[in-house]
Amino acid sequence: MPELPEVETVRLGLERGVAGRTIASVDVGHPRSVRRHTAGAGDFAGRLAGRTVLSAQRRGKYLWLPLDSGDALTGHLGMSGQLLVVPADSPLQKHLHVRLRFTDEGRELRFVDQRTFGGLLVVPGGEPVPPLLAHIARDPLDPDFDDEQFVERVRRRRTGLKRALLDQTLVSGIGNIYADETLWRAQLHGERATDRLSRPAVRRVLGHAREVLLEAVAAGGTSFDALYVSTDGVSGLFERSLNAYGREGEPCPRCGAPVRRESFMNRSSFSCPRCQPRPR
DNA sequence: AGTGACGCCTGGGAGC
DNA sequence: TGCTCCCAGGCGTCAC
Repeated sequence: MPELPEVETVRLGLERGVAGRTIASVDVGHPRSVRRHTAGAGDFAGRLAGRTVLSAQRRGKYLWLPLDSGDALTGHLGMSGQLLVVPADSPLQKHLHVRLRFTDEGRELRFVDQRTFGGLLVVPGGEPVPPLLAHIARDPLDPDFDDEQFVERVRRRRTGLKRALLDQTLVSGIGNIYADETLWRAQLHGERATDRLSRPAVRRVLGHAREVLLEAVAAGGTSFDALYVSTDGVSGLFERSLNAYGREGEPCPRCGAPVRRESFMNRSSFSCPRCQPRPR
């Protein structure tokens, strides 16, 4: 469930917790967590030891730490990944897969991941973005996000609006939760055809997405359980602000109709049957 | 090239 | 009580 607000909360924690520090050693406990590092866990650890972390960056739901070697430690939290900055003697988490210790012997960085959809890898380049992430679009909170280009690209697509919002090559950072919240605010059904939306309608959708993401960042993200937490292990508070997602049967906060749940792409979509009628 | 389906994972909860 | 089944869903890969 980590989407932009959750990943941004983690990025801030990494900026505060590990930027400027030098990595001493790396332990990979679960090879699956570094499966995208094709040269293997040994190479992964070797490229990190002795390197200094320059900063913490994010593109969409990807994070990376540029290193003084010119490489970048890159990560994706997937469904259940956590990057924790914790005292070196704190108890080992059940699904702890990667540990990074620092030369100052202070707090260490731990990658914990129950479902192992997430992972870490070291890639060349980090400025402005590692080539690995070149296909990921900017997010709506990025000052360089091009609103009009987005509007044109969406209207050229022949797909449903929710699919477009979830397409990280069109706009990044939005997942199932914030897509549903954006559509609820825009009062549009996710299956509305993108090529039949007017330019102002797409602009309004983008505006709602930006507002939802901004409010969620301010709340420290959304947490349903202990799976999503900040680098300090703290849960986000946005869950209480959700209007549609996860609220099947509860009254729509706008019109009172019971929120409906529909199956979509092997997952669930939540919407108001009255405010967001299905197209045609 | 754009579009959409599929598989990867584990723990918690429902149902029997 | 213990078993089975279902659900959560981002993204790389692949087929059309």
